[in-house]
Amino acid sequence: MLITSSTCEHVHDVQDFTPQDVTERLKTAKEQSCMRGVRFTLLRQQIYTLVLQANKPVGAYDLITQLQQMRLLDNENELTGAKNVAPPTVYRSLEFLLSEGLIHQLTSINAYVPCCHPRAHHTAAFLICEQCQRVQECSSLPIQEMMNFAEEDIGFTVARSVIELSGRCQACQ
Amino acid sequence: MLITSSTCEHVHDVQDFTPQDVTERLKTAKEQSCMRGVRFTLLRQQIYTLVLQANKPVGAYDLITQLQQMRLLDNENELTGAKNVAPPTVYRSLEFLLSEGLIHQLTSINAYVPCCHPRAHHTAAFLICEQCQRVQECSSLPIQEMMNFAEEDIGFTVARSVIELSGRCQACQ
DNA sequence: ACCATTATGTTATAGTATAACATAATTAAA
DNA sequence: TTTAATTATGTTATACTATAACATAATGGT
Repeated sequence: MLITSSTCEHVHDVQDFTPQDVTERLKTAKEQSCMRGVRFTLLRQQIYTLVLQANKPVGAYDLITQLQQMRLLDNENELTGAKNVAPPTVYRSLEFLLSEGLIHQLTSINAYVPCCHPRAHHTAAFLICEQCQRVQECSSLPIQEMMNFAEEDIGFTVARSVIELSGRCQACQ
Repeated sequence: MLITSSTCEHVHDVQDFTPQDVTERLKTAKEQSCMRGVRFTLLRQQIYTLVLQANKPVGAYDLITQLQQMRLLDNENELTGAKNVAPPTVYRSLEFLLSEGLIHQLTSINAYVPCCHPRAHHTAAFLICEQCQRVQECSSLPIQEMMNFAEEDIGFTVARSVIELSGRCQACQ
């Protein structure tokens, strides 16, 4: 399903989704949303799809542009729906996708990537390649150790984490 | 000199500087700048001082406001210097202070704190208390392990790191 | 069919940061 | 010590990111 660029189990590329992968992700997300009693609306599906299809982290305003174009194309055939896409439209959907654990926010570059293994809220680190723009999500031991260190040794209760390392991935060395 | 809130050696509060501490920091910074052949100008000193004196992370626009007020007061006596403080003025000085390792940027909250142990570029994690606004800087083992993991196990060369954990510090539990 | 809830549209604006160019201050060289 | 080169700051404008506030529409339960 997902191509991993490392032998390490808990490190995943968050890009390179095939069209099949995208379809599968959408289906799974629909099911899980249904079970959780939340609405996985068309808009949210569209934005999730755009994030999945991108081969690099996407910014909110990139999504606005893309969504705008989609709507213009649709209207040529159907003349339905709104024409303008304003920031709140995508920010709200992004917030939904974040809360459902379907995507992650990369705070250091103001962009969003799919979660490589959607599930309940979890801590992860991200390796952001400045050359090829690819991102690896990493939830393995050292991250957990760091969280334990904060919680146990320092007595700090972590509510939210931003762990983002920028540099060069193995392939780009 | 610095009050550490933990028994751990490599964890430091980055606030609670006494006026004496501030003076000492400024003196050290001047000396080091001189040695490095860079100019620790009045503006840079002022902004560094404001960051040191704050008891919480300060935003760029906070600094603009404070600097503006300082200049207005000065002009009542002297009528010298510029009256307006525009963003580039403080952003450039912040960049200088960052490059000299005198301050750190907290990307997740768009703010700046003094470096607890100014020295050449180093990786650190930050524990940001959402209750009392205090920040602890942490350069101890688990952070190093995580960097090693990225570099050695994944083959990712880290150029820049953002490691920021928000939550509640021990004192605020 | 009605109401309550949730989602989206819409307008405006807040907050953060940088580009581009002009002026001033400092340093080094002639 | 004037000149030229470099570095720093001032200034104007604007780009980029994100949210507040309120109106309208869609959905789900009674």
